[in-house]
Amino acid sequence: MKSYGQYCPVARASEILSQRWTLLLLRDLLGGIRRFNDLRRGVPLMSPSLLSRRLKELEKWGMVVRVRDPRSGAVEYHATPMALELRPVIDLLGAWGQRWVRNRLIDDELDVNLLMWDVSLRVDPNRFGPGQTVIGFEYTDRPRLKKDDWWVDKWWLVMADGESDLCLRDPGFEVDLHILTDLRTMTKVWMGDIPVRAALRSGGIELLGARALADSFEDWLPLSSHALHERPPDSLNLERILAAAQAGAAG
Amino acid sequence: MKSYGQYCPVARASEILSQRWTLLLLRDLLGGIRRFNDLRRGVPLMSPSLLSRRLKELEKWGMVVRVRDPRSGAVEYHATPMALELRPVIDLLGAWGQRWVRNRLIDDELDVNLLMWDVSLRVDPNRFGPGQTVIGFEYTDRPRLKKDDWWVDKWWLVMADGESDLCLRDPGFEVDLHILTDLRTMTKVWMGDIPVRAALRSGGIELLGARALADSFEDWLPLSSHALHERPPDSLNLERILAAAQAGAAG
DNA sequence: CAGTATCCGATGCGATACTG
DNA sequence: CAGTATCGCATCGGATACTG
Repeated sequence: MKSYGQYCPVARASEILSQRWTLLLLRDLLGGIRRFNDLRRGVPLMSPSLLSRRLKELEKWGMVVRVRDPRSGAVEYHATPMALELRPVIDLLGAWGQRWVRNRLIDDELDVNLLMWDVSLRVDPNRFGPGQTVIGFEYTDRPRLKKDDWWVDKWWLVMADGESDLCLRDPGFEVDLHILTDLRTMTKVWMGDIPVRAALRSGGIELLGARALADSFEDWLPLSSHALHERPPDSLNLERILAAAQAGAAG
Repeated sequence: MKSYGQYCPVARASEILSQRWTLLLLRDLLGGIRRFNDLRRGVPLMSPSLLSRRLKELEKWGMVVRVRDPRSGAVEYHATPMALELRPVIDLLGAWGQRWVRNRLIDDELDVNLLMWDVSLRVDPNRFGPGQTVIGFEYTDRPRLKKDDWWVDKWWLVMADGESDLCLRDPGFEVDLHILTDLRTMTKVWMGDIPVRAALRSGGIELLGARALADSFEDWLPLSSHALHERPPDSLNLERILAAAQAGAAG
């Protein structure tokens, strides 16, 4: 990618950050994701070779250090201070996107794997008391088929010892709470476009199982970190502004 | 450009903003630049056809409205609220770039036209009292040649009636203050990498002409809006961190 | 001044397969 | 699990010339 040829720091920053996928990788790295294959889960449409290249570039820029965990010997990518200081930028960018590009929830952007991965990362496993808690997710809009070795419509969230694990196959444990929903509804709830209560009332989300878990559902179900951002007030609606301007010019 | 396929607002924002040149255009649009050819000056390496395309895309996204000035009939591009709300993002991005990507001032990024354009945009023409004030810039590191119809090493900044004009040809007015400098020094001063006083003392900038203007030079010379951002403290220097970690591991 | 039309080249990137 | 190697296409974008 050719340089912008400008001393302006906005240009310099853009040269690094405007590379395809780079901001999404930083989003995940700042979220504490460190393993190659975990990073892959966050950008499923990115090829592994390109991911590898991007990580090398980030390392070259000094935003990532590749370290080997002395215990497990596993490779890990850690965000450096240079990357960590992008947090406000990325947060604001997300807030802006949520505010102004939220209007439509495009079908191409619905991704049940991504959603469940996000949920598993944000759920707080310590809210469930001691012992093990298993939540089963079932997407009623997906076929009840097994593909390879797992169901395409079922996920299990296993919480124990302060950790949460997302399982694609039946872990064999008893399920404490079943959640029945469809991908669009669950994604909208996750993004704050539908209140949890409304989804429960309308039947977009159904809960079966332990009463205590179901009753506290609204409390322990995590939402996207962007769920609470507000839409722009209607007074800033562009069509409105233009219409008003035209009416003013005419009158 | 293919979609990231993610409902995440960071991804959605990136799809729009990570297009090549787009952030730089928004930088200028938020800076109040509205005319096509003025926008061109801010991105001299961008082809006009691509600029045209990007402006259409911004319009499609609702970040720009193309309007015709009722008086002059000239075409203007105005930032919408959607674009204006990117200001904190772009400011933070610039601050981050200034902080972390400042180390080198690459020769390819030195651009005297860009620099003089920036200066002319940021200088406050009201600081010079009534009547007209003319500042002449002369870059001693450039050849004293005429190219086409203008000198390649000379610029004139004409301030009058609360406006400032950048001239490439000798406007014919008497010059109140001559500034002799070289591009690298002037750019470094502009970016806050050299204090004005230091440049004056070392002779990197020489002033000839009206005593009052020369004495107040430090006051009226504008600097880049990023000039005051701080470098990261040495404690965050990556090489230092790694060296310390290694020393710790060894010991 | 404010763009548009056309062309073509570089290369970014995706797909797939493969490896220690 | 953590990547690498290879291939080839699509397309982005730069250059140039032209227009009302």
